[in-house]
Amino acid sequence: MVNRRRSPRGDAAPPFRNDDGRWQELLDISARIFARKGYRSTTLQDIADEFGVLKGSLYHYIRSKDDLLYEVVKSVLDTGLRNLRDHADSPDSDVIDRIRSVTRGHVLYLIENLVATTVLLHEFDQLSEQHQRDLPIREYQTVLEDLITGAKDDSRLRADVDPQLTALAVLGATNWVYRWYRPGGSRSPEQIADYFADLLVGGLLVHAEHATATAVPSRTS
Amino acid sequence: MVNRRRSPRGDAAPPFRNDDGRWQELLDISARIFARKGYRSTTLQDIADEFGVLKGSLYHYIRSKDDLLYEVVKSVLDTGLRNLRDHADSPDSDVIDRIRSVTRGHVLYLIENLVATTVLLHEFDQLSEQHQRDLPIREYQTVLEDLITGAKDDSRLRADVDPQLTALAVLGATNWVYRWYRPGGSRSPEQIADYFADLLVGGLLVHAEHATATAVPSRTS
Amino acid sequence: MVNRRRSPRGDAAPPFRNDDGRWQELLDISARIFARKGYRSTTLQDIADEFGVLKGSLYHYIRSKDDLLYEVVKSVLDTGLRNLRDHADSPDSDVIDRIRSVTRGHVLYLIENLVATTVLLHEFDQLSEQHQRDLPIREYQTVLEDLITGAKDDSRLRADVDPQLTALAVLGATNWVYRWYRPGGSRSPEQIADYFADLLVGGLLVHAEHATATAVPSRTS
Amino acid sequence: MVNRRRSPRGDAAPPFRNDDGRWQELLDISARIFARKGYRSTTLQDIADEFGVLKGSLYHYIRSKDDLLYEVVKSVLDTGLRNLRDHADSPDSDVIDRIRSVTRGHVLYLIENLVATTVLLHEFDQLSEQHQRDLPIREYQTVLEDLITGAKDDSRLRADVDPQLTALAVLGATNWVYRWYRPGGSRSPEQIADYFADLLVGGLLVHAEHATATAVPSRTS
DNA sequence: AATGAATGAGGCTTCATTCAT
DNA sequence: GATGAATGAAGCCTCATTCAT
Repeated sequence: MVNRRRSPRGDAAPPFRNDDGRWQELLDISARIFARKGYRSTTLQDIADEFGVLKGSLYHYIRSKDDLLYEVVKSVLDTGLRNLRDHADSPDSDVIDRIRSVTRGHVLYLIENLVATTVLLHEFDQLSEQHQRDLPIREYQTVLEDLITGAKDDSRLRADVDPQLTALAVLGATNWVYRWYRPGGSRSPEQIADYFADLLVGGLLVHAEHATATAVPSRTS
Repeated sequence: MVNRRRSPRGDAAPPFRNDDGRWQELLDISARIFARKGYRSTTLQDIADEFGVLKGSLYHYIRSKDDLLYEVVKSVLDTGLRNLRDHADSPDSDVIDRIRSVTRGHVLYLIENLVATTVLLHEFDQLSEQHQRDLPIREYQTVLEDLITGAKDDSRLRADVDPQLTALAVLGATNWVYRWYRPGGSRSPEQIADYFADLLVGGLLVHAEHATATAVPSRTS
Repeated sequence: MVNRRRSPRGDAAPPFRNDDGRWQELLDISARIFARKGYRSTTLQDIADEFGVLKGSLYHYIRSKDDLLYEVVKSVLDTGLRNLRDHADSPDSDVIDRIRSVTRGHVLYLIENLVATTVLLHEFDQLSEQHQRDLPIREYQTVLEDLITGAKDDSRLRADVDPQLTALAVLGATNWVYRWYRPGGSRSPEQIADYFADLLVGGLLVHAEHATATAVPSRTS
Repeated sequence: MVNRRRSPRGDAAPPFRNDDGRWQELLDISARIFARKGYRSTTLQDIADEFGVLKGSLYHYIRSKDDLLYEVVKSVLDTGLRNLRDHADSPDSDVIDRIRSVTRGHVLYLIENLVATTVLLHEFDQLSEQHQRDLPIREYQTVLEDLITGAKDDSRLRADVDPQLTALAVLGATNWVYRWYRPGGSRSPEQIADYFADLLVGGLLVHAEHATATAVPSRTS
């Protein structure tokens, strides 16, 4: 996603290197190992081994280990947030559909970027304070809250809907996916995404309105 | 909770001592620091400092750092599971109420034991493989799945309810609480617990049946 | 000299260890190697080897390499300054004698503490800025300047004496000793000290007054 | 000064180039950084940054870092020694005047070449042993000693003058200048040079002969 | 129970140097 | 002449753990 290459030294970054592929490769490898072992339990040796260089050579690409984590995490966060906003802002669609769409979209994005998302969601606290401040992670919640708050006028929504708690519940259910989803499992990403969206909107019980509410394109389950 | 004292070295002759307060104190301190900084970023020095002994002296209480994590995590897991089962098994109550009750109970338990739960949920992977195997963490999911599976006969439940995905959604929404709940926030534990239970059962939309479904004691919102 | 022992961690220093000799030994060894190879060219490995421990074990005694340099240098500086002031302030002696005495005393002190003085004089700039600020190295010059300034009333002194340049000349000639003095050389410390004092006060040329000026106890040359 | 260009690799065929300006520039930059941070604390990266090339490219100019230090230091040493000898040997002038002149000349040279001199005086020990042997640094002392020894016949000189200690005192006072002189200070190079020469010859005290002794051109103080 | 010293392994990072392009 | 990637060695520092007292 992000292929702006940073020079390891100083701010006077040489604009572009010819083989940015190598940088992407490093990010991918790092993300994979961070996701598997955890940031703190990953050594630069681990990464260097897989990258095929000596560990000191990594410093041609990175400024520090913390910085590497930041780069891994920054790209998924940015794109993920854009993804979320795209679904939330879609101006022509019904507000309930947008809530459903945001939920679905978030789950799908998360699964498509499972490795990097895992790192983002699990290792965010390990970033330096400065790097944490540089990342708008609170925006995830805000986007959802705003969407739900904007929907409260809609009479189809329960009157006692709490945008904040709802946002947190949705984020919990969806983010948690990184803890259990494994490719090749019995449920496809789309099944999961749809099911979560339905559950959020309709709950577990049978309702008269349910049929209507689920009249959304591309539903699978 | 669990205050069976283990002997630090060798498996023989656990010296059951009466000053178990010191052992509990160590567990509490460790949990707090693990929760704040993460297991890998916590040093035994950190813990020893707060416990008021020198680093080496900790080995009068623990066998290893990994072991300490295990002890911290074991007690919340055991008690948490018992709590979950108590709510799930309550034989005299309606199955829908039990689903609601499990959800509520889990949230409340989690918040009441926020520190240790945080460690359990965030650092489980850092345990040695052996210790991971010793802990029945999958049971959480199983308890929920079984409860929902058992309720599928009930005609009030949507026919397409997926016990596994539902369990995972509920666990996600509730477990995630450790990531954002802070004492003194604007919502009380009970508000949160009730809201999550209602959301799961009823979804976001207004329904005719809603009035019935919410006939649960102590609802707040 | 300084045997206040610092604990490597935090400010809550355990007051005194029973074997402070080991700490002094470390300071001596460090000073010797710093003097021989230079601070930057000395590795903690070098020091640990001679101290007889693994390099990581040094951190039971020091907080950092920079800190070690500071400790080495702090004691000679403090004592050296006190030495200088003792000679400069001696209230009952003639001002000219005091100038001579300061010069002699400084040379003798420097030779007696050749190793540590070498480190102080050669490696001061390598200290962290904070540590540099903590050391009153400018005081050396000030003590001398003040002494000479105070002597300007005395009619025996040339009218055009410049306290600042004189202080710098004296400090240069004397401090430089660390660059060439080696024990067992052809001149004794006392000879050197006396000669430098005489040269400063009397210059190279024969003078009528010279005989008087050299009427100082313990002259050797 | 010395701008014989050496070939970077192998001793064969030094390619005398006409764009020696670049080589001089490199020497100047290196000297400046060596003087500021110390040889060991200077990285080739530091130098390359200021020189405007990448680190590796420096090896088109130098054989090694040690070699670079050698080149920086060699030129000031050679020229400085020639300067010293010129003042010492001036055949038509009085021997006392020559002593004064050598002192003055050395101070002035040192200040005029402050940066490179600093490196020479402070970093000489960091040179490889071979390079140290290649540089006739002991000659400084020898020139002075010889001059004073040659003057001992002169009845104006004190009978107990010690050529070696005197040479070392003079070199100390003058060389030390690199430790405190900063352009734009309150004393001009000439003032300093004259003052030091006078102090050496005449000392601090008032003497009858003083008037004669100071009959030297361009005296300032 | 506790101390204080030490170990041993390893972690992150730096840096002079090389080399194919 | 210059680049950019890499090497290899080493440097400082950390930390779980051990052990004699």
